[in-house]
Amino acid sequence: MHVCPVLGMSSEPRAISELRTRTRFEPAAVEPALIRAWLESGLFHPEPEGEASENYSIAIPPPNITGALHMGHALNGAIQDTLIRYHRMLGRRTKWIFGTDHASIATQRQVERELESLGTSREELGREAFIERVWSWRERYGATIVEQYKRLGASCDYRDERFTLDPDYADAVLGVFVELHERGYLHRDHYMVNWDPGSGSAISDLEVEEREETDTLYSIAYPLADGSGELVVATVRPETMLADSAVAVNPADERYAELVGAEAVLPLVGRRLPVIADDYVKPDFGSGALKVTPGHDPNDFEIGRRHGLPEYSVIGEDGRMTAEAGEAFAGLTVAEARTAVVAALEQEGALRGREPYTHAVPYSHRSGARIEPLISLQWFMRMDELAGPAIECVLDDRVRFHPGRWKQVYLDWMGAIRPWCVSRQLWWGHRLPVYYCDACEETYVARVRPERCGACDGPLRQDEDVLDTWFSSALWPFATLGWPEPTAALRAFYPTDALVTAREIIFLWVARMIMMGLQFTGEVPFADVYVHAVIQAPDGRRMSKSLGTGIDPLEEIERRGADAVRFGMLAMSSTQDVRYNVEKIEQGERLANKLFNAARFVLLGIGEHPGPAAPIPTAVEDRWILSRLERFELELAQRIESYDFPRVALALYDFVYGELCDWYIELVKSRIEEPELRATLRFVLRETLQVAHPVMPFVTEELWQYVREPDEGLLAGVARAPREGSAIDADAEAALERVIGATQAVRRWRNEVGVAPGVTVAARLEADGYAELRPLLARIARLDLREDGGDGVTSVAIPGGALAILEGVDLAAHEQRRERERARLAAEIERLRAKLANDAFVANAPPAVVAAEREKLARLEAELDAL
RNA sequence: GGGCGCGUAGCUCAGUGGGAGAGCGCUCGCUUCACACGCGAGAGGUCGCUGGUUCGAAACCAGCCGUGCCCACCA
Repeated sequence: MHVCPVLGMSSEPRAISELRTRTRFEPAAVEPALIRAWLESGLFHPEPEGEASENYSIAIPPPNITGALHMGHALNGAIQDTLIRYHRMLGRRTKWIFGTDHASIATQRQVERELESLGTSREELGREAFIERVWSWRERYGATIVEQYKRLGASCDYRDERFTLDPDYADAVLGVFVELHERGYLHRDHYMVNWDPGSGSAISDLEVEEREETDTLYSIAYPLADGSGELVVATVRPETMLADSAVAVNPADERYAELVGAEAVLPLVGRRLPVIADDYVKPDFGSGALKVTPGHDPNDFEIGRRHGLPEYSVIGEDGRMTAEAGEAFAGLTVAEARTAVVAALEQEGALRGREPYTHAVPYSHRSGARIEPLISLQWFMRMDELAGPAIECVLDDRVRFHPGRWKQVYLDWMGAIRPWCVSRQLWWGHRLPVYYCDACEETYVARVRPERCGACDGPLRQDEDVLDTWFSSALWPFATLGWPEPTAALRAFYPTDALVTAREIIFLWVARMIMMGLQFTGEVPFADVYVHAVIQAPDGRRMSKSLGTGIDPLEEIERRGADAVRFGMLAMSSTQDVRYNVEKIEQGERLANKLFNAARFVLLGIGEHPGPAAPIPTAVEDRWILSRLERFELELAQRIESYDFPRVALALYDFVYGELCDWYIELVKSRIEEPELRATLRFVLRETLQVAHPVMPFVTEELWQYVREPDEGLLAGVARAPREGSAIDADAEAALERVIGATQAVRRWRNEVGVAPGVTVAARLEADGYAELRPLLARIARLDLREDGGDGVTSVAIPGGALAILEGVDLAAHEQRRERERARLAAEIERLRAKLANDAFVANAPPAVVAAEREKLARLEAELDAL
């Protein structure tokens, strides 16, 4: 028989008596069972019904199968789950689309490393066996990250898990490739790419990072062919001179005007190089003459194409010099070749100088290897036409960025978008659906492999390359829902509502999803893009395993609870980068415990057979807490909907600590026998748990099992009823503001003059506005309030007047204290009087501001008088 | 070179036109019958610098200093 780990066998709420001995919330002991209960409930798996406009959905940024949960995931997940649970509890059909990414290059490298440690390699295994091995690697490790998301409490639809290499998903990817090819966006070309020798593949511009480095800048003399002199060029990469095909000067440079059209001779090689004129050349850099190497420099490549220069390739994809580099250099590594070329130039007397030179050097973000720009045969995607609609939809706010400043960043990049190299020389991934006939050089792009060549009936060979990972993730929001089939899921959950991410993948992923979404579904893939903080290490460096600055969120979850980590993440999150500080997690841990104990007080006070849970206010503090509760609910909703998560966390903390526990519970402790109060307390507790649940699902779910009705299930599945009427009560709020202010004044006085907190003090109220509040104030401030009592020993300023203290001990201390208080009030009054005496202020400031200042002055004057 | 941020209490950060805030840390007090992961009280700040706008600036503008990130084709 199956028993729900949380709800148990019966539908009765759990016995309140259990709580007697549980004086602390112990997350590690209860969270696993709560996770099981949620997963088994099916609450996270909505049936695909209705339209996307009435439902709520978010597609998770799919974690890599290689990954383990890091702080970035924890933050990203905490935010999304807050949104998801909030909307689910609003009663909307809510789906958090979940899955993992095959992460072509990252995964392949991981498995390659494993093979290396076993003394073998992917080449030795062969393509088929290697891919099989990656699949089995995925079987073994791919679930880790999924379990970790569950541990965080992320309420994803795990029953509908996707993988970017699932058969259906792969079909969608190949279909898109074929379609884009038919529409003329894809073509194959010899073109300059960023070659990553570390992974043996081309990578995209976005995967290149620049690092400042100091190299040597060599000056080399190229003699003119007619023997009339020489041109001196400068380079940090002398080895590439072997592939030079021209020398360029600026057309406006008078020094060289005569030489344009002449020829120079390439040292070591002897090749004749035309001297050409191109605007790219900066006359004031070095000698003003530039060696042009179209095969190994992106700028020179452009110049070369402009002038129709030959393209020599002297560096191969293996990072070694090719045969084209000449016998003396072929087979050397780039570094060896550099030394050899410099030596040879020196010997020839062509070296004119060397100096240290600091410049930006491209490195692979993937492998860390230095990028080798070279010409390679790749598939490229033309982006300019796709960008148009993707720019439109952001301009007209169909897609909104939060915070808004990212809009311009996105638009700037989109406006200058460049072709995207989509082929990768890897094995793990979506293999290009491109087939070549070697016999007649025909090319076929087709979803299903053609049998034979249609032209010559020859055999076909499939392209060896796979697609850039981001090509398949660009389809994520709709390919996960069954696209291109018109599924019910697609109708119900696409377009999605929000995309939550850090800024680093705005271009890599967000922009491409928007382009592909518009191109293939005709709709934007999401309405809101929330760009959250990047969490740095406590010392401000990047959090990374390799730097040793990483902090494992799972350890923190085990130690302090998932609620604590989630709360901490939200509290830390920001629209700018923030340093990780464990104090925020600890704050969350304390908040969970506080909530737990507040609930204990309420429930143990009420006892085993509770009455109704309904607001039945009989005292001003009841009306006050109901009013504050409603404001808190409204604020939390507003903060969540405007993606202001730090203040979601703060508002929750302030309400629970500041209003519910410090004041309301303390105020009503002596009334716990009243049935009306019990009803109100149960109501307030249930509401608080519901509102807090999206942020701290575990402790709230645990407590819910003690306050729910028999016919209610999990808190995660509660659909909150819309409020009827409003409990906001300005009078009650003003009244409690006085009581709280007076209580704090009395406590301050006690502290200053040494009257113990437990001692009841005889006093007389000399202030207005306390008529109904006398018993309440007496209780909470421990006063024995009397009508008379003669002259007071001293007095304490309280809102609206003063409190005469009728018995005391140390007269001198009292008088000193009272003097200080008078001085404080007098100074404040002086400041206000001066302000109000300023005609410019009275004339120019808004009337409401002036009135408020006058009112305040009157109040302070009354307080000073009463003293 | 261009762009976007940030500089507020010892630390981490809110505040963005009318009384300088939170959490942690610190000091003092409290075996108050939910919680010592607790309760109460308190100390602590030329709001980076300079100038401007305004009756009024931490907030708006300009410049400067410091710091972080993104983009970019100077060998």
